[in-house]
Amino acid sequence: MTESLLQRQLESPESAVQRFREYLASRPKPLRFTEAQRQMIHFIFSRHNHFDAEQLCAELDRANLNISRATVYRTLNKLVNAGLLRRVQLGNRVAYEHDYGYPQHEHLVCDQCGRVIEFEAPQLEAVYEGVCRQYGFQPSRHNLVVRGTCGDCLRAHSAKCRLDLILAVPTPAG
Amino acid sequence: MTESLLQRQLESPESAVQRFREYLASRPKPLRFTEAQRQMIHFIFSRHNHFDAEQLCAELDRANLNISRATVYRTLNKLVNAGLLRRVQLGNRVAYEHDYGYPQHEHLVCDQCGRVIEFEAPQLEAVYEGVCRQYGFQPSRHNLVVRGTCGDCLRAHSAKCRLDLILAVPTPAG
DNA sequence: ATTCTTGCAAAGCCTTTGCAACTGC
DNA sequence: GCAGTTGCAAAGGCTTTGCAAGAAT
Repeated sequence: MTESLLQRQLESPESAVQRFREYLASRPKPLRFTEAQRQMIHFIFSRHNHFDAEQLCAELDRANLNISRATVYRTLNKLVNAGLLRRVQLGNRVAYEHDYGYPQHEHLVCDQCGRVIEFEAPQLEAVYEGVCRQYGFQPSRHNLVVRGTCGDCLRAHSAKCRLDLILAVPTPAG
Repeated sequence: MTESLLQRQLESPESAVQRFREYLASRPKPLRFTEAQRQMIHFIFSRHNHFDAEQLCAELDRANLNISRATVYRTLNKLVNAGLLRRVQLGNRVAYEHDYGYPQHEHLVCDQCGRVIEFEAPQLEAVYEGVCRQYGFQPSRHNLVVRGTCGDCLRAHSAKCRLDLILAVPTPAG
């Protein structure tokens, strides 16, 4: 479902755990590290790239990790605050993706099949830098989503069109 | 709440109504044009720029236009399908904005006060054109949202910081 | 007359929250 | 043992939907 042009710095589940514990400890009121959190981080950082809360719950269930929906949501929020996950809006759906050790990137989203393609666009900041200066606006992050139809779906569609033509306009011999 | 750099082609409520009727009539099963729809279009195209469904309901109420929430949602969907409104994701909130007769544009969104600044970025397509070609992806539309802090909030914040300093470190004379 | 639209209330979906029991530190 | 975490179930937003009554063509 997800493809990437990016040179991925592989993030081990253990280093993600490590970083999460540092985040928890660094809070004004230190937070606690629990078994449920450890399991979620291991699961997320050894498998997924893009996923939503619903998917994650289902897959955790399938893996026989009994973590309640509430805890999944609470932990996802903490992981976002810790900078381990990034919350992105892909079309209508909210997805989470690895953030820690992963470069800023943008998304192509196929409206037909939901496929997500990531790409880097270093020139993008230049596109909005001018307006920001003009308005004294201090940008903190951006999100570019390009929607459309992926190559596979285009091919499938044109194949279907050819077929429709054949069925609709039988040859004189037919 | 909304500012714009754009040269707005003023769209009269009447021409929006006109175009909506054409859309309704052009459907395989023609749809009907109603008083509630006319009132909503007049309201939207004589006032708002960005708004969400909730705001619109409240303002319609205030204007003594008694249109139910369900009808507001149903009509908004039709207006989007008709190409009169565009649905945009601004941060966490879904907003609607005029589409018909309004150029493609991007958004700066202030995380503090919600202010929205629109700008045009003709160079933006070039940013993703290459990846699309590479993947055989056919782009249909894009959405760039830059979040951060607007000039006013920056000033308010630095003023507050100065104040905090004064309060926290009283002068020897204080 | 037919069929779409409306309003209402109910349900859906996703996410958060109150509370009592539990557990990390 | 204190304070944060969990699970549950309930409640919260926001949006859609089933249905009977009303309106547009």
